[in-house]
Amino acid sequence: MKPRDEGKARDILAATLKEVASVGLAGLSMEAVARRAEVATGTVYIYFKNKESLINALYGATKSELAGLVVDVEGLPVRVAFSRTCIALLEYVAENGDKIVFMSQVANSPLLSEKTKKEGAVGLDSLSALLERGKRELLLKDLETPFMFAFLQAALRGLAQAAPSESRAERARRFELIASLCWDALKA
Amino acid sequence: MKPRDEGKARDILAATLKEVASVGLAGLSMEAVARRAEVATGTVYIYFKNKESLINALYGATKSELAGLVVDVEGLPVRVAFSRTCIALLEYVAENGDKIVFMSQVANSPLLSEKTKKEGAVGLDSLSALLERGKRELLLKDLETPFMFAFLQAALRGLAQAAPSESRAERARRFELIASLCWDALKA
Amino acid sequence: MKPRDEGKARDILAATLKEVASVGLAGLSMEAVARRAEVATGTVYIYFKNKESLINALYGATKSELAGLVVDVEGLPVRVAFSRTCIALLEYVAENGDKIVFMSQVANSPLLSEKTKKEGAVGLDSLSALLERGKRELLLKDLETPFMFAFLQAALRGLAQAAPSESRAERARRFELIASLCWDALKA
Amino acid sequence: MKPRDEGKARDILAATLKEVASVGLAGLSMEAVARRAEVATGTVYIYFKNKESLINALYGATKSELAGLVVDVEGLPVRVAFSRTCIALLEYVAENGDKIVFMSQVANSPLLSEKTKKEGAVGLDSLSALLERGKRELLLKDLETPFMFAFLQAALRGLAQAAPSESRAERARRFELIASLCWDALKA
DNA sequence: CATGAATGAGGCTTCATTCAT
DNA sequence: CATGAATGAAGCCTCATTCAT
Repeated sequence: MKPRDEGKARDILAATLKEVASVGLAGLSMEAVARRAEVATGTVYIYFKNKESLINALYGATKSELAGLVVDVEGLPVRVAFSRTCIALLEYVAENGDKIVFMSQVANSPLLSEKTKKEGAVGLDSLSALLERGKRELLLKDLETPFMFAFLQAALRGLAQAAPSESRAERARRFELIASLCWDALKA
Repeated sequence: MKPRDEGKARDILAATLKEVASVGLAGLSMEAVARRAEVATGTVYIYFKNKESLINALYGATKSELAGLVVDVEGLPVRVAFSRTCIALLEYVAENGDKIVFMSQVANSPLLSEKTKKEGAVGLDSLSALLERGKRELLLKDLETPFMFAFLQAALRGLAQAAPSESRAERARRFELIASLCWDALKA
Repeated sequence: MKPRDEGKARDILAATLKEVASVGLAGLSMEAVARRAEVATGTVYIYFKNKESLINALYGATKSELAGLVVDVEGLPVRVAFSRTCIALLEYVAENGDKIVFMSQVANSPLLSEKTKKEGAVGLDSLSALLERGKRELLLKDLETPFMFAFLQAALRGLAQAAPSESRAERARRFELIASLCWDALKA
Repeated sequence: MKPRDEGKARDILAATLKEVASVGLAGLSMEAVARRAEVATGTVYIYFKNKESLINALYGATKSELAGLVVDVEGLPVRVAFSRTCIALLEYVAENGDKIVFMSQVANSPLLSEKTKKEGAVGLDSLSALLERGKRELLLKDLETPFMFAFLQAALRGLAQAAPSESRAERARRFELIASLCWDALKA
């Protein structure tokens, strides 16, 4: 008996990501996914019930990854935690452009079940916690947290795209800039 | 290929928009567009060469609409023009959710020709002009314009979504808030 | 505009019949049906929503045809009407072997919706009427009508198959024989 | 290809029967058979070469079973032997509805090899013998034996289906009735 | 022998596009 | 111009069969 190779599931998810990046969600075909993952068409259906399932699984996995990037060590000053989180997120977004494209394509698509959409949102509450700490310490404007949250998400997503020629150092400086720009927007 | 009945072309574009909003770009079918526009399938092909054409036409039209919203009357102080533009954009985004969904769905899709993508970008240079005026007057941070541009676009798009229960007045206040938040982010 | 050609629907039904006769219900493919009907695959779906629909439509049409064969002229003696009906049914069964094969294949298949099964049964009540008249006139055994009905259906279906070499006259004689055999079975 | 564990082969045949009863021959899948038999997919292929093999084996086994039901003790009067055989067959059909459904589904399917079809027919000659004895003793009509045979088969198959609410006693009476009805049909 | 993951051909169905009316 | 029936390629998914363990 050949045991179910969980590496294969990852291969398929990775292939899906690349496919969406290259042909868009609208152009995604299970056959292309299989081909890119170097498995037979039917194999995809061993690991994922159907196309919708595959999309949702990838969405969920990516959301979780994002949630892991937030920095909120209690001992750290808000300003520092905030800045580090921004930079971590920017780095992630910059280095995982495919995932971001995928997320934004999927977000407004009926292929994403309501259930998955809900679950995902939960993941990021440590960022909420950080923002609330900032408000309590009167460092941040007294705005509703989800509102600030949305602002950050939008700003970071939009700004991460690097000029492809940019050097490591340039990029680091740019990210610092963005982080302070976001801080300026939200600070009291 | 833009025959007499210009109203029918508009109907078809409008139908396309609603379809994408309801089933996503991935689920868009010419038949559904035709049905929603209350014309025969073949009729769509009289006004638009093919599916790609239809998508590109809608994309172009929407981009143009957006460009028309920027306020940069020479005589107006930067701060005021900036604020008014932000609010105009927010209002547009809030009231044309379908169009925004459409734009973001289409942006990463191979259905959108490179040519159309380029053209679209041109539209918004009066906003660039405004930002540059701000920098010259030392009111804004000395950042690259496309960078500021990206920031604004992302922030506004992400923040426009209203809580559906929100009153007219509440929304107006919220939009003022966002505008000043953006100003804080960019101001020197 | 090309009007919907109802002859085409008949062609498709006929093709379905022949396919089931030649490869069985289990081997029936929509592609083969289309090929035999000399239309494109997609065309079948203009006239029938899907495979199940096609099967059900054919089942319904055939049931109706069968119902039309029953002879029960009020003025006719029961014995005569009975005999004529038997012979008409036998002739039909003999000459429409494909349809009978189809009906029996479909009868125990989940492809046949309960709704269609019900409807079909209604069609044959003129035969029920005839049998009940026979009972009232004390010519037939006092058995429940559905029971007699089932008996006839089974006997006729099983007996119609001709030896392929049989002449017209031989067949006529054989059918008379079967009819009287059935009468013997049911007569008081 | 009939290895040690004969019980497993029987399990698989039984599972096949139930599957056909529940989803029809058209819907039969080897995977479902394996699941119902509680073995792995591959195991089915140890006991049966392929799907066709499995079907044919089940068909053959069932035909043999049927042949074993005929009663023709030389010393018994024809009328009694006939009646007992009818009742035995009816009971079998009533209690093995699944098998009957299976036989009729399979009979017109290309999955059944011609070879198997032939073999099966041989099995029932003790019934033929009984009928011929009846004709020699001038108790039965002088009809061709295969003809009478077909009549009986059809009538019994069609009539066995019990009303599900029927009591043991009611059913026994009904079967007596059918047997005498068949006798009336065939008697001289 | 037994397992069930893997394969890929093939079936059902949809849909962009064409064309006869 | 408008229509919608017709086409057939292509996509999703199933399933008979094989094979590594």
